[in-house]
Amino acid sequence: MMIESGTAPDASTAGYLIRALCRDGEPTVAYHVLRDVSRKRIIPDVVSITQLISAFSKCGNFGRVSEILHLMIASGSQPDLFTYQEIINALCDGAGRTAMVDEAFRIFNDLKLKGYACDVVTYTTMIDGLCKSGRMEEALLLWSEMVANGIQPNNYTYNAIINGYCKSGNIDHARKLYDEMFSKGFKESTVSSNIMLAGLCLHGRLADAINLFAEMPNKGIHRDVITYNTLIQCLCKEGKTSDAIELYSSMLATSIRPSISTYTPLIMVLCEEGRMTDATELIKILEAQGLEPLVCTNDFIISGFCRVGNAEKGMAWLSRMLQSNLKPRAETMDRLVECLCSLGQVDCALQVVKKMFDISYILGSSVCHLLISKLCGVDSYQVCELLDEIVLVES
DNA sequence: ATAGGGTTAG
Repeated sequence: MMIESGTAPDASTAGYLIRALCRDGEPTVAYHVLRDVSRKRIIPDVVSITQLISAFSKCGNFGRVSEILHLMIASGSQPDLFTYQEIINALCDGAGRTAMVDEAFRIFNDLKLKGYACDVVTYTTMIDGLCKSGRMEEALLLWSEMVANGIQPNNYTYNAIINGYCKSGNIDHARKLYDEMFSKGFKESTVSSNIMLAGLCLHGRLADAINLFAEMPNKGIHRDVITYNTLIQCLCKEGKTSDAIELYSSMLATSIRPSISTYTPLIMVLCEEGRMTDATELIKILEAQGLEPLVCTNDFIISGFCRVGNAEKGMAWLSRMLQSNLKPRAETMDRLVECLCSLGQVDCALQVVKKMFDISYILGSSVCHLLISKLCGVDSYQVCELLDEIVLVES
């Protein structure tokens, strides 16, 4: 706009515009501004370009990130520690993406070679990324390196390592560091408590988890939605359904609003227990709160209805799923076919099979046997093998 | 003149 109106923008105006566009969730427009002004040899400040890099990093568009980095360097501007920090952080984000953590680690090590003085935030980010991808040994090495460089771990660093120990199964080490953290003067917080709570839950230490939860207010630590969700999920997992529901009720009495992760484990366990009225009631409640069930919640519901022999409701939910373009799990479809067969509704079962083929699923072999035997009333082994071949050829 | 960063569940 500035360019079209004939007014020559200066670097600070361009920088301001880029930051504003990033803040308003328009990184692509901001990127075009950067491109336009850089052609006129106008280079916005590092902070603004970093915001832009951060925006593309957060949405995983690393191709664009690398392009902007090259543009920066070519125009004689140096990315700073914050710039790389944002990229490393985004690369470490997302649990299962090991390859990305490798890339983050490569950039991190490169930074040191280039002479950047990594600070406690850079180290903590990298330590956290390594911990989250299960690379505890490397994380601990970084911890030592950091201390050797005269940088003291802070509460973030402790939390990252404690979380890593919790997730990798070394809950006693986690506990030891937890206490060490407080002895160094860092205060127990909602986050540190939530990490420990999740660790205890993960290792089935329900009594300890409940105790920690109960002690939080006594220690003046505020409980948040994650605190509640963690314990609710744990209670559900341990089969303490009524305790989980009670905790959910007590949560409603606070100012903390439930999230979808509050409901997902509750609905799952209710479905497993065949309490379909309660389960569907919760769905209504969460939808009334403007929340959307996870895809897997629909699967739980369908399987739940099958468990109680209500194939009709199961079919209805399946249609609803397919209409919303949601893909059910193969097991869910198998389950429904099984349920329909056992009720003698072979025609309905065949309808489901047809829908499965439509979304390119392959029938599980046990369900295949069942279906054929219902259709033919004979032992189906041979026929089923034949059908398997037909499906393979078709797909 | 100033602008920016890292942690917890699913």
